[in-house]
Amino acid sequence: MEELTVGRAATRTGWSARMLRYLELEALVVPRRTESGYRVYDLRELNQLRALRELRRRFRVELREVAFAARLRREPELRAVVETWLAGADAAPESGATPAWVEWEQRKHERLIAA
Amino acid sequence: MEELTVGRAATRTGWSARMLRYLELEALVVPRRTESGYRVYDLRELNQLRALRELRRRFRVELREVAFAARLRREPELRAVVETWLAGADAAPESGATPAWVEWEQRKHERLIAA
DNA sequence: GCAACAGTGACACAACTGTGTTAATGTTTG
DNA sequence: CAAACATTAACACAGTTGTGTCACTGTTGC
Repeated sequence: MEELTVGRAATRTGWSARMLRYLELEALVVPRRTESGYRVYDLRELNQLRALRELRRRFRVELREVAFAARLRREPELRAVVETWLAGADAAPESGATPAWVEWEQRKHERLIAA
Repeated sequence: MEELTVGRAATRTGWSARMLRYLELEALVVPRRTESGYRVYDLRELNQLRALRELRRRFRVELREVAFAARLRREPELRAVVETWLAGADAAPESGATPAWVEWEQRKHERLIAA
């Protein structure tokens, strides 16, 4: 009893039908299909759609940024490398002579980045 | 003895000087400055630059995607909401009647998304 | 059976990203 | 002190994102 077609799902969630199709293309919200190919939005997808809207509104997040977060979740190796990079990037810059973290950094990156 | 100005840092890391300035603007690699305002790239920044290049090459990651990952790290609330969204988005769609996760989903989103 | 939907595909367009280049000015160095 | 760098600011430009609209065709509901 909560099976909406694209137009109704759109007005119900505040998107346009066009955008629902786009979100499917971007693999962000993928509805199932009827036999004849119509998109079917269940409660699950409606929730995703509303939540995604709030995400954008409250945090000014772009769709492709959410898509990238999804990619990070699907590709653990990528996630590891990105996190390593970020850790290196915001480690507080030391002032002491020959900070030990420098070589540590170097080896870490060599290990992780090595083809 | 590893204090390069922007031009040398560029040729040393495979970027253009222009791009090093852009990366600073985007807060991805921020060098310190001399008294007179010249950018100074130390080993730390050189490592970041090389690693960033490899990230892009190997995983086809965009700069702004890395910037977003950095933002996720800086804003834990945002990270929580995004992760919740993703979790809801790739929970395997059940086939049983009135899946329990639906209401769970709903309350979770209400809690997290509530203004 | 026809109006009101749905499907895909295409064209359009503003805004943004990433990048080069050029100009006008300041700094470092042989 | 002049050459070779650096600084910022601006203009330019192709590619991408997000979005609307329009055309043509297929499906559904009354």
